[in-house]
Amino acid sequence: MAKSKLLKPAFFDRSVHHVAPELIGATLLVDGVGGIIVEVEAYHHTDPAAHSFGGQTERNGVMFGPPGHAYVYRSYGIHWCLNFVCEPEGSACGILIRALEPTTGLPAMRRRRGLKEERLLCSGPGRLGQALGITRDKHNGARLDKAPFQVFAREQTPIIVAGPRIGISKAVDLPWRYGMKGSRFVSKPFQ
DNA sequence: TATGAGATCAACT
DNA sequence: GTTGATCTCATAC
Repeated sequence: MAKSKLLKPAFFDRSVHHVAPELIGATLLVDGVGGIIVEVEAYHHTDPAAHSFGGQTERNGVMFGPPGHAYVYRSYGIHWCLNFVCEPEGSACGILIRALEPTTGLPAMRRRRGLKEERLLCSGPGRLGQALGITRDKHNGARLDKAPFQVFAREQTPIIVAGPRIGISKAVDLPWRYGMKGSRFVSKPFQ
């Protein structure tokens, strides 16, 4: 594997709209298993679709903490979804990691997902959480630059596409979903 | 290919 | 009691 730079909390201590597109093409590993980030969504605390919009609660507490940490929540009672906390502490902004192109630890991901099809291992926030073994107990509030997380800066700048977010009922028109152009691993094609 | 229901639970009203 | 930042499978075209 090529030598890559580990992203530090300072990388995340900026506007989600700067950080989110820069995450496309970065590499995310959890316990050495993961791949290249190809799809994310930005959530801002002024955004009605964000969990932090209504103020701090027990569930979204880590979104109000310092940047560069993981926010994990249960979706539809079934799935664990992974977010990166961004912007200065108290801003309560985050980025939902929606899809990876699997590159490392394929056998572990296939075992957790019960699937062979590589394209479906991490193409969606719930699938990604399952493939990486994400749980709230183990990962909520954990630092992204410490074990078991590793987030590496991308080495080349991919072509980024943006569009409306998915699966929400508020602020549906905001084009805050970012993806890698032409990737087969996004959860839904961009226009 | 497209649509619809079921799974399953914690936060919130 | 209702509602999700979802996924899968079944059934219908």
